[in-house]
Amino acid sequence: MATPRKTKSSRVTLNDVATRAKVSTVTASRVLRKPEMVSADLRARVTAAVRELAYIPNQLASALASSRTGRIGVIVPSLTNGVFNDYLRALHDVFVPAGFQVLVLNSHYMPGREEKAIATMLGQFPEAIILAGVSQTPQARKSLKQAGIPVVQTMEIASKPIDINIGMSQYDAGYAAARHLFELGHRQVGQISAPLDRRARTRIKGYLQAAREFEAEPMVVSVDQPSSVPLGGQLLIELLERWPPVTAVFCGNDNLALGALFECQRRGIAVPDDLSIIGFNDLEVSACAFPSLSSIATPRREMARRAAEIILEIIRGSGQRPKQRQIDLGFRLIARQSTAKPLQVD
Amino acid sequence: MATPRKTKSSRVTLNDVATRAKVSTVTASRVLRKPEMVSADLRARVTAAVRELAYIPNQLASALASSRTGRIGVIVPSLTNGVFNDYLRALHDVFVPAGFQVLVLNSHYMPGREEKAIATMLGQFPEAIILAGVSQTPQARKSLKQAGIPVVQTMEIASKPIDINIGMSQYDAGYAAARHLFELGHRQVGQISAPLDRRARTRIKGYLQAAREFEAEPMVVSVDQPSSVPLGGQLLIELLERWPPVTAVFCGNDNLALGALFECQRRGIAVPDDLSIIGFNDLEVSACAFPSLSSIATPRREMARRAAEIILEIIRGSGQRPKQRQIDLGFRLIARQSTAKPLQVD
DNA sequence: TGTCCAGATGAAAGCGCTGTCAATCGTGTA
DNA sequence: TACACGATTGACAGCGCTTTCATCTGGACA
Repeated sequence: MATPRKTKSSRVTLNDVATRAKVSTVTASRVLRKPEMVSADLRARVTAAVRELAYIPNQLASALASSRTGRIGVIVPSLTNGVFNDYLRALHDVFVPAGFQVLVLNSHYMPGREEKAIATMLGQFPEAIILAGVSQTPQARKSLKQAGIPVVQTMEIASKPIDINIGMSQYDAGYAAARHLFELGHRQVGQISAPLDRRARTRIKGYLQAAREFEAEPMVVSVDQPSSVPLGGQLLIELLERWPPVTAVFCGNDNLALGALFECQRRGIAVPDDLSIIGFNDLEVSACAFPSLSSIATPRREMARRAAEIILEIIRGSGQRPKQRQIDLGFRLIARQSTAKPLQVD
Repeated sequence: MATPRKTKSSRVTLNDVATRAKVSTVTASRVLRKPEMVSADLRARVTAAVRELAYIPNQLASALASSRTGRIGVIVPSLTNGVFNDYLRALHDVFVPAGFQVLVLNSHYMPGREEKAIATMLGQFPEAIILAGVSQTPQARKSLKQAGIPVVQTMEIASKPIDINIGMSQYDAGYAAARHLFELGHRQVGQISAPLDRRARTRIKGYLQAAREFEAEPMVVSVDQPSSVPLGGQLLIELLERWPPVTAVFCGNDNLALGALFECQRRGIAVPDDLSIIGFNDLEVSACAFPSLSSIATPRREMARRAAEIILEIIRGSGQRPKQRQIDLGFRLIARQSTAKPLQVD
């Protein structure tokens, strides 16, 4: 045959191990999963055979037979955004020691792709799914419910959680960032963001509310592109062109804030004297920039950790959901050097 | 039974679809995989049944039966480093459209964890493995060879490739970065890096060679910590304390360079007038920093893309390896504002 | 009109593992 | 000495899918 199939013999199976150890397949299987059920004698023989044959268990077969895949599905909207690095790391830190594997899919901030990612994920039969965000398509919500596994929505508070929800109010956080600038005395406060991210849009609403309260003109500049450091510079330029008197800017996230800061340096705009800048998320770089960037610290690691812990509890506790199915973890305003009172309060 | 097993009925199987469409399981299977083999009539019936039942194929069973998992295993040493974002994205861009799934594991720059990651990966039976780096443990090399799947080592040139190798010379690149500074006239050239990364260590060797050629004193400061922006600042402080006359610094990567830049701004050290800075990797942020950061542009996207393409060729071409099993993709020196001639050539 | 063949369909046999339950063994008890 | 019991061990039947190969069509062709 020209068919390039793997030769059977190349793969060492549990059966090969069993044969070599002169035990049944079941016993060999048990040595690997529940060694205490097997006598020391046989256990030693099997262990030796495993080593000698360099046996690697076929997780596919194992998962199929036991209907336990040991997988947790995670869907995030971006991998470049530092936020999700922290988030994913926190998930790994809980799941990996617990013997689970974390499968990550990227939705690129597009609801359509998220729906597809959820379908793909479900085809892998994960034992639980964690979503960054709460705005799934109706179709996706339906599939998720139908899957009958724990589903945790994170990063925001959902009005109608699918199952479990651990988040924070993006609206309140956006409001808090804007309010910080208004309270310092700024009245010409701009907002720049990359609103592909729905959460960034929610934060803008918080900003708009603050502007309303302080009777300030809303000045929003945004462009439907993935957020990045250079983009922050571009958006700042546009903001300054459209509203030259602006004295403060709330950036949709810290990358944009960093780009805006660099652009200020390039143009000789003093931060915070000529322009106050506040970002969002409090990435590691924000604290060490010069001037250090004010930001809103989001509990992304805590959200991930809590989500993971709750899932483990549910899986181990035969599907029982915790009493509290929705948790708000809040946020913190971190005021640093990049925000200050405006020089002249005109 | 108290056993919390999934109820059989909850999962829709291919069999259910077939029954509903009044065809055999095989036909249903074919409609999903090779629709052109099935008549339009039956195809329509099966498609309808799939939709009505919201059938999700069980990839586990599929993979087990066909011994084609549709998975590509990738092991990278870090996810926080922007380099690997670009790298992974490039891999996705080739593999996902080709119908493959990319599984990523993180070795955290530790050979031991890489070995473990490779074992874990092999248990998933990927159809190929891509490694970022060439320094696998002997045990890992053995398992990889034994797996009988395409293995591509990337990011560096290997002296003894396991299978395929697509890389660049980290030594030459380090040398080029250092030489750039020496050629500008600097003689007090420092080097800072986080040498958990073996490649960073290789670059240091390139730097040392350049220092030797220009008869300059080597000034290396490093600390075994994961690289980060803040760390760049700390290392710069240490460098300046140990060698105050330093007029230029080669940073092990762009994050360190950025941290060093911020630290200079904080201390009123003018870049490049008082201190020239060159980074490594040419991350997106480097071009838009102020002053913009000189760097070495590494072909990480190209390495990933080539690796992916070669793998697809091998898989589709019944395992035939290409003629050229080792490719050097080179690098480029990008001189920007952060490097210039020293003010006084003492 | 009969033969042959390509195309379409289905039956059966696993892929490598685990869950279930029956069989076996040695030991303590009556 | 007979019997029960817990601890080990193994035989068997799938998990849900694909592969292989046999079967069955309906023309094309002689």
